[in-house]
Amino acid sequence: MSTHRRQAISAALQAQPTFVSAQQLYAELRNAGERVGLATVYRHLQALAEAGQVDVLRTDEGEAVYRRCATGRHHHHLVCRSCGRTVEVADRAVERWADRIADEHGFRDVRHTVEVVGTCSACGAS
Amino acid sequence: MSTHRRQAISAALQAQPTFVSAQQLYAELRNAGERVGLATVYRHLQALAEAGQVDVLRTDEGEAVYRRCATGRHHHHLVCRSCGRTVEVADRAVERWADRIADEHGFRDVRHTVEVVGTCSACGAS
DNA sequence: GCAAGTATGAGAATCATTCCCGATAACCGG
DNA sequence: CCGGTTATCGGGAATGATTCTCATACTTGC
Ligand SMILES: [Zn+2]
Ligand SMILES: [Zn+2]
Ligand SMILES: [Zn+2]
Ligand SMILES: [Zn+2]
Repeated sequence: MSTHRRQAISAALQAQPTFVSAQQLYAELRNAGERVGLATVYRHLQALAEAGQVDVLRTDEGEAVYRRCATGRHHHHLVCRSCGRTVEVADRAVERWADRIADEHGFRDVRHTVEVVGTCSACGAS
Repeated sequence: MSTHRRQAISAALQAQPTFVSAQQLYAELRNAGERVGLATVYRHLQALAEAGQVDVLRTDEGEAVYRRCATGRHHHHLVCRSCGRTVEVADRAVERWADRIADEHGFRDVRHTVEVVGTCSACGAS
């Protein structure tokens, strides 16, 4: 149905350079003057995630963070633990690996989670 | 120092066939007659995790689940979404993949998360 | 504009996890 | 074995993210 709030949230997410939590996005929307409720942010973020339009993952502390990715296709992330810079990685090699492993053990309908974190060249003050 | 509680918790975890949450382990310990506090279960689980003696991962709902694995070496898991059966997978291929990807983008000190879930042959009522 | 059906927002309710702090138990030199 | 010292416990309060509830504010089709 209507999409005023939805658009605002979707746009705000679009503008984020890194993964953000629902709380962060909520704070930014409020600062930007949007009169939006926290529940609504959660609702739309979930909807977008289910629709496959945003990627979700969890920080080590268990907080869910969201990001609108450049491509709608399946991919993984390489994230800088310091600045949050994120590189989207679409590489069939890891997909094949997951399928092979599952196959070897007789598992069906496999789904995988693969994330890589490190320190990017800009942050690595080696 | 004291190790009564620590042992009990460690042993209880050992006895689990699948990943369990702190809450579940707490419940089992109480049922087994152990007079233990929830905070203590969390404390030791974290300690064990930091010591690398147990693996931790998060369910889709964000709950942390723990498991004492057969090997102390780095490995990944193939988990049945239905019965929880877990296969420990130690395969250098995915390690190499992660390192290569990180390298290609100039990331250092990389760490990765790789989990695979599916339906095992016993549960797959195809 | 109107009725019917959503979406929304404020605040309460949940729930895992963490904090706090007095009580308890392990250690240790004597 | 004893008292003093110190690390660990347990229980209940505190936290913080996420979800629920429900009265109210939009949308949409007419
Ligand atoms: Zn960086
Ligand atoms: Zn993949
Ligand atoms: Zn199974
Ligand atoms: Zn690995």
